[in-house]
Amino acid sequence: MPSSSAVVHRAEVALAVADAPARRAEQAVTTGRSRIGLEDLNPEQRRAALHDGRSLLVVAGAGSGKTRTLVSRVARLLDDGTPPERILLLTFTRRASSEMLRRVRALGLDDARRVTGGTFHAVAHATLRRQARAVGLPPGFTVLDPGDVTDLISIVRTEEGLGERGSRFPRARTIAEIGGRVSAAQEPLSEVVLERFPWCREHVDGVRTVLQGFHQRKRAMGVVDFDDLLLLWRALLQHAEAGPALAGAFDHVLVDEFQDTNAVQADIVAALHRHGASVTCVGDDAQAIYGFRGATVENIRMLPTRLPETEVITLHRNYRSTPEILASANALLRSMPDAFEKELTSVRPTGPSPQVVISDDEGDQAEAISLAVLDARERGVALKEQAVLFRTGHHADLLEVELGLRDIPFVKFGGLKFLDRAHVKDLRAVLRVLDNPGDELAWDRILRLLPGVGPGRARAAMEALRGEGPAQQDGPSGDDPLRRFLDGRVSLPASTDVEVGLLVAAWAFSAGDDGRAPEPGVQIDALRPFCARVWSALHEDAPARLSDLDQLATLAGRHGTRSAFLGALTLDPPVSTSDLAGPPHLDDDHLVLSTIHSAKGGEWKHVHVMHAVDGAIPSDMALRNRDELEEERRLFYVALTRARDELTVHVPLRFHHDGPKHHDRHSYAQPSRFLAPLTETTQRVDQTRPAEAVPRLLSARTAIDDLVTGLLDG
DNA sequence: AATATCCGTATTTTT
DNA sequence: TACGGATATT
Repeated sequence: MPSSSAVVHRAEVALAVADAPARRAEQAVTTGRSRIGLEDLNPEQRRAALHDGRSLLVVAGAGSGKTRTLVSRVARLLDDGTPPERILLLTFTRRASSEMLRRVRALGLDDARRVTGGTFHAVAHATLRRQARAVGLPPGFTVLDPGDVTDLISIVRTEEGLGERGSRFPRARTIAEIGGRVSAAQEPLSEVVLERFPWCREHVDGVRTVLQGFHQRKRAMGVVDFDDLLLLWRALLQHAEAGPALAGAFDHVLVDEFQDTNAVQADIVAALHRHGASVTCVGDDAQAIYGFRGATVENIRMLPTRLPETEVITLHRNYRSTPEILASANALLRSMPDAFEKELTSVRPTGPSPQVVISDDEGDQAEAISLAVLDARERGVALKEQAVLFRTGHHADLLEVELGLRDIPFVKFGGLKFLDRAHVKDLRAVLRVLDNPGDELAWDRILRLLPGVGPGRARAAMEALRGEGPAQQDGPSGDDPLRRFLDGRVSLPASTDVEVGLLVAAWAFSAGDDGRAPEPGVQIDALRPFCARVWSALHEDAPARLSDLDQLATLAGRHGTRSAFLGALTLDPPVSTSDLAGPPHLDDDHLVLSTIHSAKGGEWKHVHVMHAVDGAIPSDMALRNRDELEEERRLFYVALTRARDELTVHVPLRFHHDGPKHHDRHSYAQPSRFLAPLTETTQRVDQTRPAEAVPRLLSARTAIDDLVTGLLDG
């Protein structure tokens, strides 16, 4: 968008707005502007929708209609004549982003679907695709997913000679976590290590060396990780020349989930503001649950200080839940040491009290949940109006089995590690080098896929790919690793001839420049012979993996170009089991299983929270300091406030401690400490069986004696 | 030099 | 379960 029209447009808006606010508010109420639904808003929400200043902070309690408010504000901005592409909607999570964009599109305004929006990472990615040269990246630059990051760090770690046997040098995963924290929270390495990874403090210098090497390698390969996306976007926005042009593309920036943004994201918002955009931030400090990713509630607390003349509007009226559910939520809220005062008041009629259901063990818990789900459905609550929420993906394992046995259909959000499957990584690598021939991480993976090629030959081949081998001086234009490979200038053992032939054929078919390349889905189809060949040599279940190829091809079909597909696969991978299962059937009724993190922003008539025991909620991984514990408390708060009509919290007294299932390590759990403040507001249901109700078939002594002596005699 | 096999270990949440 | 690391085998 040319900047001159942007300036003109802003001037027009300014003129139109100058004498309008009071009249508009009046009009809005008296003439009922149904187009933007102002008459459905309460006074605070309406004030937020109509706000005219440059900076607005909406502190929105759970269920207070913040999305509706944001969407109404967008409608009102469009109604004022703001071109849709000059409105930017930012969120932290993908779910919030898709929900907000969906509701904006549902406004039915013609131009609403042209509103720009997405997660911070997705918008950063789209921006960098257009500005790659300006930040020194190749146009086909690759986005590394966390698995790639760990792989690359592992390579650097080995090259640096660190992590020799017995040296107890931190694992690549740990180093990746440390580096991620440094980037996301913008904290110095030494501080991060001392405060969060104290057991690594003797290795700070080594970790620094590895991370420096890691960053150099990323640069050399033309790749970025998730954190780099934000850092580079920020750098562009803060650049003296690029910044104004880039930021000038937007008149209004609206940020949801502001409590979950990190320091870099806050800088991005501030830069957009400084260059002239009006900024609306919405959030709830009581729902801040991404501290582990470097998010800080300081962003929301300090916004009024950071941006001049910020108007603060608080939404406290809750439209979602019954008074009984809110009584529990408020009790939990009061137990938070330093939350904003934000007592939620219900506008809904009274309903049943939340229940705390105590079961003997995980199996009983799974059964109790299944029965509760079926019971609710009998009473007319469809499965898709119910959700089961848990702290970590594997907490639902037993329940998934139980639901399967009872033929209860479900979709699971979170915990799906599709991208971690080896064959998906293989396919990604094979596509990646077409866009970015310098992506050595991808090359390494491809080379090792070939039979008879291991670490040694892969390294030699990589040198040839780089053009470092002997007699490789000739450099016709476009002489890059891909060219060298296609021309057979990389010597590989004869055992790879068939595979290399299949690969070259597929690549030659796919490589077409820009417009002439076949669609991404077709490119994946073309790789089928190669994949079939290498996977059947490597995996028992090659047919299953090949059928994943079909699903990936379908997924790719939704994208116009290979790089768009690859970007989406990395930044926006399938999150639910249904994402992969082809087009959804609208009439399908299925229960929702979700991690609490993935459930944020969602709401269901009946919510079943499971594993409410100490060690799970709060997670025993998160008890190292007070901040982590408080974050777990807020997580539980998020879980409770998802419920509209009914809330059931399940407590299994005996459960497997995170660990190898076959070890059968279980422990007796205490009900979650977060339940203590809720005793007054919940109803306790004890479903444990008295010991005498379990028939004793054998005495332990008899059974063990018989087995042991039997074995010894035999 | 690559591959097969075994053992021990660690293991959240998301972009 | 799944992955890394070490050792044994081809």
